[in-house]
Amino acid sequence: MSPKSELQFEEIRAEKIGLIKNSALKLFAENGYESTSIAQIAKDAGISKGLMYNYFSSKEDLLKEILIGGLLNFTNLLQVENIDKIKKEEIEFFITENISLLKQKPEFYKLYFSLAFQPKVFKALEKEIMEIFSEIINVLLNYYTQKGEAQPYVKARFLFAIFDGIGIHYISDLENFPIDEVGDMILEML
Amino acid sequence: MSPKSELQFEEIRAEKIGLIKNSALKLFAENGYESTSIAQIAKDAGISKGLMYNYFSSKEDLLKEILIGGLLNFTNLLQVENIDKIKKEEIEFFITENISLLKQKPEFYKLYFSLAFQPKVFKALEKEIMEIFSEIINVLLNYYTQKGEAQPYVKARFLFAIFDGIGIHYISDLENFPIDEVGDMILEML
Amino acid sequence: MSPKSELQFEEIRAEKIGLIKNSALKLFAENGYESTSIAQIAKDAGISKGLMYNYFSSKEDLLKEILIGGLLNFTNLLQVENIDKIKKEEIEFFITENISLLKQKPEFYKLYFSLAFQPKVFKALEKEIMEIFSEIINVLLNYYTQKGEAQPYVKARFLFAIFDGIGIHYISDLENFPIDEVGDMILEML
Amino acid sequence: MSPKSELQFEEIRAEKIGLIKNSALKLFAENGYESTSIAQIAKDAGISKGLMYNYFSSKEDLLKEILIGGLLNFTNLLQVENIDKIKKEEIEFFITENISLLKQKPEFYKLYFSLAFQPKVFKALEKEIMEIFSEIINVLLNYYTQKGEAQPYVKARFLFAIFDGIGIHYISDLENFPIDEVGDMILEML
DNA sequence: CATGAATGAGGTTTCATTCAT
DNA sequence: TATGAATGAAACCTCATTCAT
Repeated sequence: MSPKSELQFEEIRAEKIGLIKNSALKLFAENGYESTSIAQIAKDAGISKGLMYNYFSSKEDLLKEILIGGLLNFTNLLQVENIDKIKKEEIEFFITENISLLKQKPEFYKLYFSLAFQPKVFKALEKEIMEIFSEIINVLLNYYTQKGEAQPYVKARFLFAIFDGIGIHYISDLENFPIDEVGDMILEML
Repeated sequence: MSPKSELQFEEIRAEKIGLIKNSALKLFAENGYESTSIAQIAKDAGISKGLMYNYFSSKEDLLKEILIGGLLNFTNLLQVENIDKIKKEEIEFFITENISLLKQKPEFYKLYFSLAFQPKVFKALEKEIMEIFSEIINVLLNYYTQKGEAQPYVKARFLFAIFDGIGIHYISDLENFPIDEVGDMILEML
Repeated sequence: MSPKSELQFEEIRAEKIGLIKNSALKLFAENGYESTSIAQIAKDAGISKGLMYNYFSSKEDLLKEILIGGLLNFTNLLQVENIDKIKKEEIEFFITENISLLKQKPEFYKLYFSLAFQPKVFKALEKEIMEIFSEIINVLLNYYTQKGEAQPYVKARFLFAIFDGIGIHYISDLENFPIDEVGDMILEML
Repeated sequence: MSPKSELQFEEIRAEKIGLIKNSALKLFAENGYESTSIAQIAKDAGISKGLMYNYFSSKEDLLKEILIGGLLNFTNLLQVENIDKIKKEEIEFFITENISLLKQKPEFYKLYFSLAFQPKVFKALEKEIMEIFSEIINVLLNYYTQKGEAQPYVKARFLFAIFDGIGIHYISDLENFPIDEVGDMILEML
């Protein structure tokens, strides 16, 4: 007789949002953002099409919610205590932790890479992605500058590019790619 | 008013096919495969929608023709005279020429990466892509082995991964990425 | 915590019904019946969607309740003591009070006109509207006949038409239409 | 064997556009703009839903094309030779011609009135409607000013309002409304 | 009396593909 | 060879209404 409590509603919402995000992430990655329909997502999540729109204002909004959450995992690993005096250990930590994440959750990275290369998706998140990019490059640039390297900006961009290259090759060939040994090689390059 | 000769028809065919492929590559790379319509391609190429279907049996067929044609550019650059005695110049040639291609046709790489991560599309070209992958790794492995490196396989995979990483970062930021300087850095790593 | 009395429930009902009708009238007039959603009305009225259905069986029912209620305001103003001896003051009262109502509740007139021209909606209320129409024309006809006008029916219809014309122009341009001065002009025409 | 000529295409287009506009005008007026679906229009016009979008970019665009064309019939009747010296005959011509049109094509007016009172429709055409409104009011204002009336603006707005009121009452009750006699009454008011 | 999650039908729009000419 | 009108399936999204609590 009494109406559902706010807490009950909150629980329901959280559960459904989780279901939708999980299904969407999986399907977007498997088949591409454009090729995945709301109908597929709803079916996979076990809900109606309409309900999706109770929680996300559009398909694009759903995408953004998924990706922005995921992108935070990257940035959080790059914590420098003092930008004017970056320690080698801080960069090493960023690299080893990222490789560690890569090994623990390769599927996760696969999903994000597959999305980031779809022009529509990239454009929708260009601003957020670029901010993260800039921050990483900036830290690496500072690091190499402080180290007295001849071409600090080139080295910074090179290192970052290497890093992504390794990620992509690893997730494309999990069984054979010698991730640990390659990880050591990057560390040596620092 | 005289009927066109067989040769003239052939010339027309070749010209139109080129126009269509160029427009399609550009638009696919810019906006994604799904988001690009046949109408857009036809308009950009200066032909009618109907004519497109004289030359390509479907939108997917057009995509495949573009991708396979593009992939051949890779293989052609990796020509070693003697697999048992790979010259440093041959690897250098492969790298510099690839970077040169990257600078000339960034659209193709963009398209390639955007599609390579969509399993649905990838599977259609898996065989071709895998052959090229294996060949490249094999040549690099032989090269490092002949050079007496401690971990030739690791180095081979590392170099290849670096290569793709650079490609990705370059096409993601054409204006700022210092592709030439980074290219020199790879050559030094050999 | 004691159970609410019957009277208290009745007060709540009346209050909520008023809130809903006010919000619905405003939104229907502003954006149209079809373009106004139950969700919007509920939000504007500060209640839940579900509650709306406790008081009105459907969106269409809500519309009818609003319109019929509004139409009663018309008839109530046209009270003649003796149909065989209509006083000029009674007609003047009808006109001035109607203009007064027009100024107080332009939304209702807006809604009325916007709906009156949609046959689907009109048919649902045809009987009620026609009764009011006939009554007004009849009174005016009697008035002009008693006054000894040459064409009493023509004058009656003319006056009624003028009246609606003013209403329409006023609600179409609330800020600029000189409603008071125009009202005086009608009175002079009597 | 030869492709269709541009003329042939033009004929096809003109024919289909006509079919679509006629069906849409009829259905919009009968059931309202919002309540009429593209599917209904297409079915009535004997074409597919998709084809509608070859000729009109959206449902709203279709509406605008229909209404703007119709609105021109109004303005064309209000032609004054010299705005600083408006002749009584010019105003009379506007009134009598409009009444004449009203009697010839009452359905036509019915359609336009039914659309003009739908908020969504009105908003879509507010600018165009307001321009025509302003022009008419301006001419009438000038007329009464030149005639030396005490309240020229009030009279102008009053006359215009009367005019619309008559139109609406006539199309609402074609059989009984004494349009000719009422028309004479307006002319006397000038 | 009161809530809002949930549904499903139906709306507008897009677009690969076909076909008469 | 070449055109673009035409189709119809399927996409995204909205919303009146129901219902468990």
